[in-house]
Amino acid sequence: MKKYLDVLKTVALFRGIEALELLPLLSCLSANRAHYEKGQTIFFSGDQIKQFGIVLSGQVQIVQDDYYGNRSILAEVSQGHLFGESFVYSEIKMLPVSVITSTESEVLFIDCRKLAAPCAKACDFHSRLIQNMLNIISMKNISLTQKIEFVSKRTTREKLLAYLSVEAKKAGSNHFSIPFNRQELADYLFVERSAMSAELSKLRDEGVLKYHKNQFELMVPTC
Amino acid sequence: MKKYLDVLKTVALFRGIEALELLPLLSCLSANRAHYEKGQTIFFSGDQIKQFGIVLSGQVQIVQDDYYGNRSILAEVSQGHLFGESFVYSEIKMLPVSVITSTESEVLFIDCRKLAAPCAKACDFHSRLIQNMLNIISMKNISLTQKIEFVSKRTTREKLLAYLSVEAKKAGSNHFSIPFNRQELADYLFVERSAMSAELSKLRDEGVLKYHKNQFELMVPTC
DNA sequence: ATTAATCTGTTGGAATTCCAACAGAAGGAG
DNA sequence: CTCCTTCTGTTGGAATTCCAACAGATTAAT
Repeated sequence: MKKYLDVLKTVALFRGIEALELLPLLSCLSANRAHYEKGQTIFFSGDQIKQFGIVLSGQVQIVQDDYYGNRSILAEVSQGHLFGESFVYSEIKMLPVSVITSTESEVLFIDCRKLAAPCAKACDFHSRLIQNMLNIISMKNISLTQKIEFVSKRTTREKLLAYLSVEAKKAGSNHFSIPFNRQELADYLFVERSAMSAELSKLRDEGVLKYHKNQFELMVPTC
Repeated sequence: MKKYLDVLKTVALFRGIEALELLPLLSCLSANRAHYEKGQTIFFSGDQIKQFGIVLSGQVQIVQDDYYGNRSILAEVSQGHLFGESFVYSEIKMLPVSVITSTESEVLFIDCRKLAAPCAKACDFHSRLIQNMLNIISMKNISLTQKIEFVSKRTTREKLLAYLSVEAKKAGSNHFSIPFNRQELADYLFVERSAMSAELSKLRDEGVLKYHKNQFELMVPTC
């Protein structure tokens, strides 16, 4: 497990916990590790799970199969990130998704009940862990809500402006950069890259905004 | 406060806690109540909040104003439900939304730090409350993820089939009912009601499904 | 039973997106 | 520098959605 200390230090769930304290903590949590080949299934749709996972190496995907057998990828989870935590804490009886490895992977499992329960050694990491867990799930919540707000707009133009508005607000300036290239932004907003590019040009021509690469500037609205 | 006991009993955050224990618990949490007229602002965009709210009566809206001053409603929160909890636990410095009352309302505020901290009287409700809070936020998380999966589809037909697929799976049968009428379903999927109705008819004509009102039946795929 | 209100399905034209293909720009590797 | 790859913008036609309006069906109210 020591070989993964560098990864564990970056895991949001362990934020505020010293590297030296990590290994004892993991044993207190009865964390157990597993190795998977590429394409193996970690959790099966329909399972009831009590443990969430942490990707120590490799990458896993959250996938969903529809009534007709078509599989879609809901999320990709990379090194240092959690998966399954929302399903565990929502206490659903049947997992509506499957979790599979997209590469050879090493995964750490932690039982959600161990996280809350004050342990025999009365170690006081538990409240820290709970806070971190609430933090992780809440932040995901906010970004999901935000994304839904964007994609609720009916046209590419509206989606773009909604997104750029929020980015400007976040940056606290009408001049800001975004963390996506065109293709990634189009994927994020669920629109065509080509149509989006065209719309961006149009917005530029209309004087609504300026841009260069991933640097954007929203013009002041002339009411 | 006693007059709101009936509401408090239905609040998911207090699940598993006896009615008799509620009032002492609230005082332990230093919960405080406030009254608002219709249209008043409870939280302002830009605020840093440490308290989340519970709607005791009336209704509040989570709204977001874009760069151009256009306001959109992200959510409506009705009696017995929480608001602001994701923002509180995500520990963001500036609230990206405002919370306003859409009717005259009575709101209960609870400080997130009181929820975790074991109190002087060592009351053991805290771990229950934390579990409930994790449960609430996780469930919202799952439904948001699910919704994003639906609206990620590009056409009305695909959105419908993705949604109905999941409903069928949830019901454990290809015959099931949905909790929406046509307009509500269209709003949920971010499509036109009329276009959706047309698409439903088409799917019926093609033999993909049958329906009557909010009762649906997915035909077995003939591969 | 009659009226009113709501829900649902249909349709035609306008607007928009999607798709595929191409071309210029930018950047990296050899 | 040249080649190659990736990123970005453009364009035209096909497909889809949106919008508005209307009509039948259902439900609720009087």
